[in-house]
Amino acid sequence: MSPGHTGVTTAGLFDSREECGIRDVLDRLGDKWSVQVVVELSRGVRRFRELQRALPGGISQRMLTLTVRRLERDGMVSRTVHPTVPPRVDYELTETGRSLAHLIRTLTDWSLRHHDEITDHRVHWDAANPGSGIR
Amino acid sequence: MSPGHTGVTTAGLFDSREECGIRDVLDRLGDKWSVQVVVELSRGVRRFRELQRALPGGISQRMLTLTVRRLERDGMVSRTVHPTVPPRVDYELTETGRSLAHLIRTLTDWSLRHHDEITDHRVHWDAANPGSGIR
DNA sequence: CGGAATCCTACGTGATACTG
DNA sequence: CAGTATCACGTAGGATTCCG
Repeated sequence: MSPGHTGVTTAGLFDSREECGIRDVLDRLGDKWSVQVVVELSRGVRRFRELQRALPGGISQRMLTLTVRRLERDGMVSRTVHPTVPPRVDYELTETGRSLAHLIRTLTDWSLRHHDEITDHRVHWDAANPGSGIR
Repeated sequence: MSPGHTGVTTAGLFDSREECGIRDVLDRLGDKWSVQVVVELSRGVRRFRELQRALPGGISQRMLTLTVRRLERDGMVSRTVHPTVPPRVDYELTETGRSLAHLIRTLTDWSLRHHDEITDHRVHWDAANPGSGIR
């Protein structure tokens, strides 16, 4: 092992080309709102408007509907309609959804640990590569 | 605790509204190629064309350039230019990049564990919600 | 070989209006 | 309240061409 190496190897980390089914999960993590919705629902049951108001940045009705529908379709969120007037709809994480919340926690932990490092590196890289257009 | 509960709680999993710096990382994980590039580089040093041919699905030159540049900007990948003719450029994971590879391994593990479950749930949901347009 | 520059298209997202 | 329906827009990504 080379001098100064801290011991993080990745040699046999990924067996074969097994990235096939992973796209689905990464697409959800990558879209603009799913992670925030799961995080908010990890704090408890939420109604539609409740959820909307809780999300920082201000999600539109349309996008919140799309986001919770997709999460429901994947089995991460349960949707309970109360036949009252005015209507009341409760959203809650399923067992799988709670597992996803823990995965997201792992992600945020990693992000927090490396955030400053990444930001600093970007500043230096941008200074060394003026007008590259990369973002 | 309710009967039948398997013990996965998420009550105090996320302290406050700490999703601020996480967007950067999620954007990289969410785009189409970054994860595949990191996975391929976790197997060893790669040249530009080498990397391009290794990625299933066929990445364009443009997108490979953008992807490795962004990873380089974030400090995940090092880029070494050999001043020969024809030119030779080597890409390699940095220490932080190898840490990211391990995080991605955690993601793929979770995906593989829940892939069948998610797929099955989608089939049933699509059958129960015909013509919803949700994907 | 390893790009950069340009053009083009599809899709995710936002804003607004309407409904049961 | 909890949506649905439409339109409008920006940008990620693909295809192509040219360069050192």
